[in-house]
Amino acid sequence: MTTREEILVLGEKLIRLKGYNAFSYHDISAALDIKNAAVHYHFPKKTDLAVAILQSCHERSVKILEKNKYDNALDKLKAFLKVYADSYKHSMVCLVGGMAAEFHSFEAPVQKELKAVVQYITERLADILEEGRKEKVFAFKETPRTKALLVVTNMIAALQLERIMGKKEFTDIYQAVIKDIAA
Amino acid sequence: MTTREEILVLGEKLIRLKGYNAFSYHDISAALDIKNAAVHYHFPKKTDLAVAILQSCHERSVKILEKNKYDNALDKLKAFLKVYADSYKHSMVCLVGGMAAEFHSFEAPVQKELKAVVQYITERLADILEEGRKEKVFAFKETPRTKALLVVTNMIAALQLERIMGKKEFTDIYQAVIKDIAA
DNA sequence: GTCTATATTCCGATAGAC
DNA sequence: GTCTATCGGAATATAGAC
Repeated sequence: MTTREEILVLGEKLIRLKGYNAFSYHDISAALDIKNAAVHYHFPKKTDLAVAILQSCHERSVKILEKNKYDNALDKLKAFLKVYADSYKHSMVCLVGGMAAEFHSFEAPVQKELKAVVQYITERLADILEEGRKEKVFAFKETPRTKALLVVTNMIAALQLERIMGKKEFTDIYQAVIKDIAA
Repeated sequence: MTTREEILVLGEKLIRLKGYNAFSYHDISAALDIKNAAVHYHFPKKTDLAVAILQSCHERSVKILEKNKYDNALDKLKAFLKVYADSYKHSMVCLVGGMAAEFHSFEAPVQKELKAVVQYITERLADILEEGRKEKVFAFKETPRTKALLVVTNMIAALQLERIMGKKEFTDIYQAVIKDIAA
């Protein structure tokens, strides 16, 4: 992995653990055993780093939701939800939910990139839900878009509540969501 | 309103708009036209301010959910949900969801107080849901606790998504939640 | 591409006068 | 209870050598 990639991975981890405004370039340089200035070489401003992290998150989402092939809508949904289950394992919140809290402290390019990611994710989830309903493996009374919003908000905030309470809130919610949708 | 109260109100506003680590004592002193040192007189450390804000949020919740009297479970639920609808009007996220993102940057007393608030809220919501089901005005297949987690995560993250996307996500989710529960 | 060194700004916090 | 003044530290960021 290149230094640039290592910075991106660590930066995302730090945002999802402590928040964007709670980590510094020093946190990154110390962990990677390089100097502050080396980080600034790759990402001159912190805003540049934030934008790049969001773009890599976006690309990762595309890979999971479009590049990979799945046999049916249920497998697609499970692949979608697995992202949140993995976050849970590492006690991280999701990037979108975490950054939403600090939204108004971001510069415009970061806000724009964040918006692109969350719009992409909710639209793809709506597609999956609609497809599953046509296949008669999913059942729900809302529109696909509204149901997608309900599911994604369950996941985002489940990670946040679990972190605070730590009493299996995430697992409860995760299982309830799947059970609710499966026809 | 005393200066102390004004600081508390403004501090909460700033957390919910920009995030805890994105505002400074200067932001508060400038807005209230007092000096930095005056804020430190009331809340020596920023941690003290955070704890006090969470305590006032906790007390407000108790007032809404226990001190007030409601005719039935539906009115109680609507009073509960109204808190989130009011946040939406002022484009603020809820205190719990916002602070969850920065959880691991807080000192222990703040984490403890945050936990107390969220535990209280979810328990009272579970009570409301259980009561409504007994009255046969609510219908849901999950346990009251799990359904409470589903509803509260919908509300918390709906405010976060709305802030990012700004395309009536909150209203969609809000109405879908009520429609879903009403028997 | 990484380093040393440093500029600059800001923040949390405190001492002591009024 | 609020002020002036200031300290110490940390954060973002840059200049210039290697």
